[in-house]
Amino acid sequence: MLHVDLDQFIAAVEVLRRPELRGKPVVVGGDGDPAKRGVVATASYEAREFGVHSGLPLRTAARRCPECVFLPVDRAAYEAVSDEVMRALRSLGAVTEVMGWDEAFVAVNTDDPERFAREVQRVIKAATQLNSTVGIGENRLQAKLATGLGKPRRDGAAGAGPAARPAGPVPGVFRLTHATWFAVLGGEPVSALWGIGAKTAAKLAELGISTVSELAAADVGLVAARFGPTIGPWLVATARGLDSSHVSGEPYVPRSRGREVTFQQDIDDWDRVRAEVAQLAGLISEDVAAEGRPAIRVVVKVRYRPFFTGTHGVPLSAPTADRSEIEQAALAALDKFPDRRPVRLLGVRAEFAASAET
DNA sequence: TCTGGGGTCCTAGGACCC
DNA sequence: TCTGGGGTCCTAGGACCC
Repeated sequence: MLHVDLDQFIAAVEVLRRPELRGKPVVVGGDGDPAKRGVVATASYEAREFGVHSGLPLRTAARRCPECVFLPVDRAAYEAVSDEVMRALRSLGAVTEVMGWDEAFVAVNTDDPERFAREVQRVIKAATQLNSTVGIGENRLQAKLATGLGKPRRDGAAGAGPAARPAGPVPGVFRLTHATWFAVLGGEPVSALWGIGAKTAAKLAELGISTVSELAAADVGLVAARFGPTIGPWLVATARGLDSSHVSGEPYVPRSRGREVTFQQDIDDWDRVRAEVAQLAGLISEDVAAEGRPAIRVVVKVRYRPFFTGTHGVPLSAPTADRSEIEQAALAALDKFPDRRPVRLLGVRAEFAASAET
């Protein structure tokens, strides 16, 4: 299995249409104004040297890197390029599962996966001029983690950072197998694994488990007692490099569609809060109509000052894409919030019926 | 100098039924 | 007069990912 991930995708797309930005520290996030509320979506490798990275507040990024070029997020542009990338990938004829704008899994039967990986990189580059990294594994988990290990530390200008990784024979391609799993990852913190974040890592640490090897060797019953009968065994299997999930070429069917806004100034007038929710609900009803499947439930999210978030939902009496019904349901969900404190963010999400068709 | 926006999946607990 | 054990469905929240 292969995992394909484009290098600094969003920043690279911006550089493509503004070549004068090449080689400069570029930061994409929010509406491009680093004085406003927002976070970094992507930082170019040059910007990363200033300590700017995804998720960093834009204001902090501007302080760390005053000379960075700040650009607004342009979803439509990234979607268009992403479509080209995925079309190029699919042209290779293998089962392809898109995982986001800049990522996909590819399942292929071949004696020479490295050669296939180079072919993947070649068709993507030919179609879009973009560079990508390819991970190879015996399952999706291994392929996904291999990609991270194959990433360039700096952009491919010279290709050779100071003695980078145990880089494979092919630059931008890295392979993991059951045989090499522990040698490469055994000593890494559990948070290096896909699906284990800071919270889970902290809970594992309470059990005396910090590294991949320790988690792999842990008592499954003990971990399950802490994390539940599904996640517990999954955690241990993941640490062992095991993953039985398959790559699906089926078209993506969304479970929900939502929109949310963070306001530049917190709103304390609840008449305005209601009006904003109604407006979001209107947009969502258009998204639902465009999806061509009715919604069955509407969920409203409220983030209060300073940063406490709650959600409340309301089922629709019947599946619908009707604007006023969705709006009414959103307002009913909003009414479930007892607090009338100042609001930082509002969100509305419509859920679709679990699709039983195929 | 605080902490985006778009999602998915799992869990815990309450309601309700037999 | 105080109390069982299943099971299912729903909701809110947690955690994670891109």
